Amino acid sequence: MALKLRKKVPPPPGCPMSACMSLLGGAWTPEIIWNLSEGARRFSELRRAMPRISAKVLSVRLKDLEERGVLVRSVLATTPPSVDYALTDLGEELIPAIRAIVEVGSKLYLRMRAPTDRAA
Amino acid sequence: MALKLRKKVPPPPGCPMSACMSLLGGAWTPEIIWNLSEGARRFSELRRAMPRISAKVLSVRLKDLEERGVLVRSVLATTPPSVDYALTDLGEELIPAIRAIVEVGSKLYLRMRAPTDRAA
DNA sequence: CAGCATCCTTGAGGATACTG
DNA sequence: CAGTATCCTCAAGGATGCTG
Repeated sequence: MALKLRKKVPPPPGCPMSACMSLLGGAWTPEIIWNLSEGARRFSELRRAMPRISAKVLSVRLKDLEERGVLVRSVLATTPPSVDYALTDLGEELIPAIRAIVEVGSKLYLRMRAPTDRAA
Repeated sequence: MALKLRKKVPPPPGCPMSACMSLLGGAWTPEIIWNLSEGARRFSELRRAMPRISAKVLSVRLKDLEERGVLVRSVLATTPPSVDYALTDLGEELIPAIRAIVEVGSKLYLRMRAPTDRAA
């Protein structure tokens, strides 16, 4: 297995927030979903889209996301085996959340490197 | 210092998403912001709201969030020193994102314990 | 009350190599 | 192509104790 929760159970167990963060909290996870939001992708396509992710991690993430019903894995029984991953209905529902994260992230990002004087 | 990014720089540097996830990704961070969303809170109030968080972690998180402009720290120079934390404008902007996370998290949570097949 | 210093554990995530 | 197996690193986060 790969991951369930971040570590033990930091936030209160039974908290939906933890459930989601344990999902989105994983490194690369938002990126993966984001890439999938533009349409189904194959393993190598994802790797090319995210050159810095290792095969193992991508594999683990993908499997985890599949088990959670966020995406579906379709094996195309072609001569060179190809597999593509696509968001499920549930996966699609994550998009708005990720979008929100990206948007707020942009603001954070700007503040981080913009000399916006400290006002407190 | 406490934390900048999850570890090295998993997702592509310069990505707003990473900026946000490095913030929300920290254990307890969403919880903290969530609690603050209901109004300013003092250190001990936050601790009581989240009994399982250690003082250190709360402290680290709070300082980090302050440095990032997500919240402001106000020291009340009373006899028993009291400090309260309140979300900044930027912090407030995180609420929708967290709300989205919570909502999707609920769905995930339901699916986690009520998969297609249900036993017991 | 608020919060910092210290030490330790843990496991996520990366690198590398091998396989069907 | 699409993984899986193995090993290793490292820093996030928890526990404890002390201070202003």
